[in-house]
Amino acid sequence: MLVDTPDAVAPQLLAWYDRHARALAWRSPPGAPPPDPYAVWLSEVMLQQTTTVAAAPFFRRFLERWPTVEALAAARDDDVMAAWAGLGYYARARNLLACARAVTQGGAGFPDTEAALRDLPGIGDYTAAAVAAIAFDRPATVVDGNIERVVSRLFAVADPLPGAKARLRTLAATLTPDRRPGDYAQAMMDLGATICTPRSPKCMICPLHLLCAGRASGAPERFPVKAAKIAKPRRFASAFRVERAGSILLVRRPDRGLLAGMMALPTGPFADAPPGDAGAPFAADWQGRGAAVRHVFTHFELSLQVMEAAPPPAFEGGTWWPIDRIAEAGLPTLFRKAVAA
DNA sequence: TATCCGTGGCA
DNA sequence: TTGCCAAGGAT
Repeated sequence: MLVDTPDAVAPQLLAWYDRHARALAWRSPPGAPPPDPYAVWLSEVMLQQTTTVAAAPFFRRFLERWPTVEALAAARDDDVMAAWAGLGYYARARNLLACARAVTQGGAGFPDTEAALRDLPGIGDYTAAAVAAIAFDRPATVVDGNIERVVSRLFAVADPLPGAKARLRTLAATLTPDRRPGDYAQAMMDLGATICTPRSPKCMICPLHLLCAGRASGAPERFPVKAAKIAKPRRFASAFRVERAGSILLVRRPDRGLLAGMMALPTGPFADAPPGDAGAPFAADWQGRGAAVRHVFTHFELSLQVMEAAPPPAFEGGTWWPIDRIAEAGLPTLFRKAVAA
């Protein structure tokens, strides 16, 4: 490795960050006092496996509607779930509320140590370290996907992910400075997002290129090495579109599993072949409506056929939602597509 | 440890 | 079109 002097990394990186930090809604400028811990925490949860571009409008809406953690803690569950609709990974929204209520219980506010943050719902190793460093200036070792990539290149780590995670964390800890840890963490992530990118890293303008064993190897883009992935299975399901007097039938999905707790069209079983009208909310002459909707989840690809029928006169169950106000129903993207089909 | 859990942009 | 993957966490 070229990085036999880990102390050289942070000063180089911070000097670069002072000139090239991205301006983001939840961030203080380099060297400035840290932002409100509530804003840091909210942004970090939204940014879990989510791009800054996707998270930004949600962050602004949440902060405007619920300006403090106390306001969020007092919100209705359904309002928060609906406000999260479209951002994905909906367990985050449930944990967000649970965390807000835990933090406001007793009035102490956010804990200021990594260990105490780690015990809160929806806060794992990454988020605990990030909030501790960014909001409370703690020298926590922050490790996200960007930092794994940067570190794997700096040290030319040949072990494949995810097995190499522990080693990458240990190496990352050797680089973490005692001064400006929040700026340092954000600098590492900015470097990964803008220069040390997954494809075609811009080593020519990288502030760490003289320290980087991956660059010295001539093929930095082959780091981090990753284990082979399995192909996504394809699955099929039917969604049942029922209209009555300008309204459409919606249901709330179960608290666990796919799209948990979200409003949705009624669906039948997810299967290896089109299941037709199996699982329909009532017996009827169901007719396919348009082509199947394709939607890609993390671990499978779904082909969703929208089926349509008129409800029996006395049918009840679910919620009738006005079609001309469907945008306010808080549907996840899959069902927005299905309704629009 | 491995699996489950969304979405959208990009090459 | 297809695969990749982005500031991960819970179980």
